[in-house]
Amino acid sequence: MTSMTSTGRADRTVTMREVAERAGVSVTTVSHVVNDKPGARIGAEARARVQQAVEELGYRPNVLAKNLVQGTSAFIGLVADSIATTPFAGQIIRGAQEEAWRHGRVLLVANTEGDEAAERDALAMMLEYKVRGILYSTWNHRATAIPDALAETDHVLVNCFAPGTPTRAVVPDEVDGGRTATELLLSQGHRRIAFVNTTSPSPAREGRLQGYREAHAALGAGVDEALVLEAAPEQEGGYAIAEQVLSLGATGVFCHNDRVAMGLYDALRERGLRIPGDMAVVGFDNQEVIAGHLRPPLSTVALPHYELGAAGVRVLLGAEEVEPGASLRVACPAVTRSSIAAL
Amino acid sequence: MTSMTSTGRADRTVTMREVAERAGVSVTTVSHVVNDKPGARIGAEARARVQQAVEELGYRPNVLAKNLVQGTSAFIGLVADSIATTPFAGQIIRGAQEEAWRHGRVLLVANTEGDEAAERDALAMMLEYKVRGILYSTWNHRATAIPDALAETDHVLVNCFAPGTPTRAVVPDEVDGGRTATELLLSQGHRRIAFVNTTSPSPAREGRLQGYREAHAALGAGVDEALVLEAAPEQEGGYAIAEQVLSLGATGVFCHNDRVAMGLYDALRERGLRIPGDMAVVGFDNQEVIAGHLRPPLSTVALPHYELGAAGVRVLLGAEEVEPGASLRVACPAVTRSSIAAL
DNA sequence: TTGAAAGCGCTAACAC
DNA sequence: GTGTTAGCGCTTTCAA
Repeated sequence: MTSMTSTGRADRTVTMREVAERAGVSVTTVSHVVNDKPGARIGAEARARVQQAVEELGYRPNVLAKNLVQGTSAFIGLVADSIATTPFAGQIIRGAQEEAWRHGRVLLVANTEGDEAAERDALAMMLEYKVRGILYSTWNHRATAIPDALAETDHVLVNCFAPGTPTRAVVPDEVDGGRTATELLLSQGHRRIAFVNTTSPSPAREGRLQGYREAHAALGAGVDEALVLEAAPEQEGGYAIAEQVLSLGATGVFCHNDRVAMGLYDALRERGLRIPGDMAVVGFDNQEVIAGHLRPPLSTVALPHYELGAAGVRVLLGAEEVEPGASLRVACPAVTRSSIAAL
Repeated sequence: MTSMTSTGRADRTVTMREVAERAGVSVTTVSHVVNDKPGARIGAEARARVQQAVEELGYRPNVLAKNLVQGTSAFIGLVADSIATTPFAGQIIRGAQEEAWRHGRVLLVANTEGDEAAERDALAMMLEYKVRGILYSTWNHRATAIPDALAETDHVLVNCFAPGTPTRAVVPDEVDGGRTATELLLSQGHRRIAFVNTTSPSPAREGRLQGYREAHAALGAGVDEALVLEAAPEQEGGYAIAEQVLSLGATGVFCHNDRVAMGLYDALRERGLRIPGDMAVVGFDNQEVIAGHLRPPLSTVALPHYELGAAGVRVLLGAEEVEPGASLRVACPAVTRSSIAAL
C-alpha cells in the first residue's frame, strides 16, 4: 500500500521500471504482460510475477507516455456552442461520449457559449492534445460557418452543416420528423390538422412543413394552406395562436415544438376545452420535463440528440460512411403519449 | 501550407525540431520562444525567425510530450452519475469546465449513468491520464459511498457527500434555500404558508423544512405543523395535493420543486383559482423550461449547479479552503417572477 | 522466452 | 544569447 496524504492522495507515481525491478524482469516484459500483447511469448512464471508486482505496487500505465511513443492519442474533441441553454446539448455530448468510449476513445469537451475567442482557444487546446478529430456541434439545427482551425484535423459537424464546403455533417431529418408528427394525427382519422410552425427561418421550419405536406399527399389528402400558421416557438406563441387554431375548425394540431404545445394547452384549458377530446395535440422535440408531464402527457416526435452525437463519432472514426459535403440524416422517432385520440 | 486530404485533415505533424531547423536555431530556443519563458534572453532576431517558422509550418506544441517531461498533466477528471436524466448535470459540468479552463486545466468528463462497471472504467481511465484530481458528482444532492479508486488521487465530491470520511464536498445549502423560499412568501405578508415537501428522505427534505421553520422563527411567527404536507416530487404529486392545500386555508405554497408547482398550477386552474391572486406559489430548482414559462412565470429558488461545479474545481486546486471531512455549502438564490403577490 | 536500446516531442540544467 | 544533452514513461525493433 502506498502512503496517503490526509486528503487521500497517493503521493508517488509508480512506473513500469519499478514494476520490472520488483518482478525481476525487463520493462519489455512488463509492457508485454500489461498490454496483453498478442504473439508475445512470456513464461507463465514471469507473467505471474509481473502481475503480482503490478498489483502490489498499484501500477497504472501512463497513457500520455504511451500516446507519445505511438504517435496517436485516443482523444476526440467535441466543441459545443451551448451546454447551458438547453438540455439538448447534454444529450449530444452524452451520445458522443458513450460512443467514443465504446471505441476506446476519450472525449475532450469544450463549450464556447457562442464566444469566438473561447472557440479559438478550445480548438487550439484540442489540436495541441493531438485529438484524432473534432466534432463541432450546435444546440439547434442550422447552417454554420466553420472555423479555420478545424481544417487542421479531421472533423464532422453535428446538428449543423456548412453549405458549399466538403465538410461532412450529421443532422436530424426534419422532413421525416414533420411527416411522422402529421401521420400521428392522420392515422387517427384527423383531416383538418393545423400546423403551428415557427416564425424563425431554419431547416426545422422548412423541413417540418414539407413533411406535413408529404404526409397529407401520401394519403391523397390535400392541404388547406390556411391551416399552416406561425407563432414564436415558445409557450407564449402557442398560447396566443389558440384562437386562430380554433376558428379554423381544426380537430388536431401539430406544434413546432413541445413548448408551443404547452402554451396551447394553457389556452385550450382556459376555454374549457379538453385534450384530446376537443383537440388532439402533437408536439416536437420530446423535451422530457414538458412532454412527459403535461396533463395529458404530450405525444410528440423526438429530436435524436443522443444519436446525433453517437453518429458523429462513428462518422469521424470511419465506422459510418458519409460522402464529403454530404449530411447523414437521422430519423426523428414518434413518442406516443395521450394527447391524441381517434376522431 | 501543409497538404490536406479530401476531408481537410493535415496529414503531417510538425515538431519543434523542424521549427528549429527552419529557423536555424536549436530546439531550446524554440521552446523558450514558444512558451514565452520568463528570464530567457532571446535575441529579437532569433525570436522573429522562430515565430515566422512556427507560423509558416503551422506548428502546434504537443501537450502530451510536455506533460510527460514535466510530470504533471493539466487534466481534471469529472465523473457524473447522470448527464441524461436532468439538465442539472449539464450545469455542474459546465461550471467545472469553465472554472478549470480559467485555471488552465482541461476537464475529462465521464458519465456512468449509475453503472458500477462504467464507473470503475472511467476512474481507471482518468488515473491513467494522470489527472490532477477528480470531481465525483451526483445529479441530486445526497449521501454517497465513494469508490476505492478515488483514493489514488486528490478528489472532491460535488452535490454529494460521504459521511464519516475525510473527503471534502461541495453541496447546495438546503437550509438556506428553504429559508429563502419561505421568506419570499413571508415578506409579502403571507402567514399561512403550506409547504409541500417531498416524500423521499434526502438532505433536501430535511434542509428545506428546517429553512421553512427558521424563516418563520426569525419573524417570531409560529409554524402550524398541519401546513407541512408531503407529495411525490413531481407534477403528479403537486396536482394531487392541491385539495389539501386549499382545505388548510393557506394563502401561499412553497413547493419542494418546480415540477410539483407545475402540477399544482394545473389543479388550481381546474378549480378556477388564480395565481397569485387566490394562491401565491413558490417552487424550487429554477428549472428554466418550467419555471420561466408557466403562466404566470414561477418564482422559485435556484439550485446552484453551475456554482457547485466551479467551486468543486476551486477546492480541488486549493484555491478555496475546505477542511478534510467538511462540506462547502453554496447558497441557493431566489429567482423572483410573478407567481407571488402581496397579500 | 526475454532483454537492450533507440526514440516519441518536449523541457531544463548546464555549458559555451 | 544560444546550443548540448539527458531524460520523462513507454513501445518496439532486433538480438540473444
